[in-house]
Amino acid sequence: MITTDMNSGLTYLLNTPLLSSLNERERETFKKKSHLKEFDAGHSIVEQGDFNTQVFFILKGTAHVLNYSESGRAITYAALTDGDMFGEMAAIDGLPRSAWVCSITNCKVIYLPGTDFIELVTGNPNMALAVLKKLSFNLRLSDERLTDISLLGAEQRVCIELIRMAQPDLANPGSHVILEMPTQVNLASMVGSSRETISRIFGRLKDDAIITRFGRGYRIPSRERLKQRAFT
Amino acid sequence: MITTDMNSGLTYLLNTPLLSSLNERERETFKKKSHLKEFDAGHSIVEQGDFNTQVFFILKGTAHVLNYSESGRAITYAALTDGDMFGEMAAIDGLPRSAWVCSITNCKVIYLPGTDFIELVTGNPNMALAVLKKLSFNLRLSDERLTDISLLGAEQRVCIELIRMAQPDLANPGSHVILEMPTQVNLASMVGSSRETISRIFGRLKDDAIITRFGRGYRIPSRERLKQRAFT
DNA sequence: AATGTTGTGTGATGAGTGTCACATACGAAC
DNA sequence: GTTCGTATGTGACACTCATCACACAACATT
Repeated sequence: MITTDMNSGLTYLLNTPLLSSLNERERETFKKKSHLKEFDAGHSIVEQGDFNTQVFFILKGTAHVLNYSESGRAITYAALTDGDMFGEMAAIDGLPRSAWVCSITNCKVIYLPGTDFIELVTGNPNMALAVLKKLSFNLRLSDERLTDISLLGAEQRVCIELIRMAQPDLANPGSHVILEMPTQVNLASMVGSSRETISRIFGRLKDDAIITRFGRGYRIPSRERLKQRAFT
Repeated sequence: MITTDMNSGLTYLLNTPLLSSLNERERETFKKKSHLKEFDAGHSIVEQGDFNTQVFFILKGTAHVLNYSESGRAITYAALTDGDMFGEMAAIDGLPRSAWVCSITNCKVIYLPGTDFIELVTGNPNMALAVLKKLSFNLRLSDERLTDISLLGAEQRVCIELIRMAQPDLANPGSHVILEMPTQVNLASMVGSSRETISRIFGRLKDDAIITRFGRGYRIPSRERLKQRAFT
């Protein structure tokens, strides 16, 4: 059973933009060198400060990249889901892990030793370019968050995050939905705020009908009004 | 005169960790394709939103990477100096410039068209690795700032920034110095705070003799005490 | 039903710090 | 010297928001 999971997972991964540039031989070495592992919700897949260098690929599930302060407050850098890669920085520079990666739901991941990953990158210019693009993307995102957090208020940051998460509502053209809204605790750590503040902001947004409950998620009747609220 | 500047600058750059892996032929194309340009203090070398893709290398001078909010407040991501590269993200992903880069002092820079840069990267695995390392480094730094700014107070952030800038005092073993302290306005935008707050924090640090004036810079008698202050 | 667990709503309070206002200090140019 | 521009010190004030505290709601477990 596990092997079939592994195989279907590998074919899925190898068609991902990141790995699609690999040729047949490289695909074979990827398959040979990689391993499958499963994590229940609430476990750490990578621990900050560790010195290992495996590179991970999520087959199924969602995991958060985060850090804690001594006081216990958390900040999450990214929410990862199916097809996402993480852990490449340690493989590239050999430095200790810069953050925790924790499984939010049950997670199936495939991991590859750092040295093998580097061989793939140095052996295939297109693969190198793909990884460069991924790091660029992350860096742009990180810088954007940095400006948001230091220049905007909590409500604006929440609105921006909601805009990022909103997806078109297929059944209802024009409106958008967020089907899997993170808990307020998680959202707070994403936008660098407190749980209570998130609750109050949601209250205000609901009062003004900018968001409305929708099953276990939320509906955004007018993305424009949300945008306007974000940039006031 | 300019050509000699250009030549000495190029030999300097090509011995930099980033470019040292280039072979003779690649060095020649670098020399052929690159141009020299000089900026007076206070000019923008790169403008946010622009669609060009040149990659820049600083020969001499310091420049800041920064962004503004609509209200005019600034946040600076990085302070660049001799030998530093910038502008590689746009070359890699083709997206618009993510930030301004402004010359703080007079700056001599060498720039290379984005396509030529990409050719160097894809043609030389070690060069690719060097750029990957650079992006990783930037990403680690950016994430670190993100945690700092959302989890720590202004005084702690200032102390951490001072620690980053401090260099061993050669004349006075044990103590450290910061010879070229940025103005309070610049420091404020580096740590995400206001000029007045920086002034008050400096006042407190001076009161407690954690920093003392030293010519046009500052001396840090005990780096340990500064560290302690940063992580309280 | 009783009980726990987890997520959420909401009031009161105070610390931190951004903003405005103005004073002072320093260096450059004349 | 005088004057100007830029950098810095400092008081007053308002406002955001983290924190503490507790109540309620949803859902699972027994």
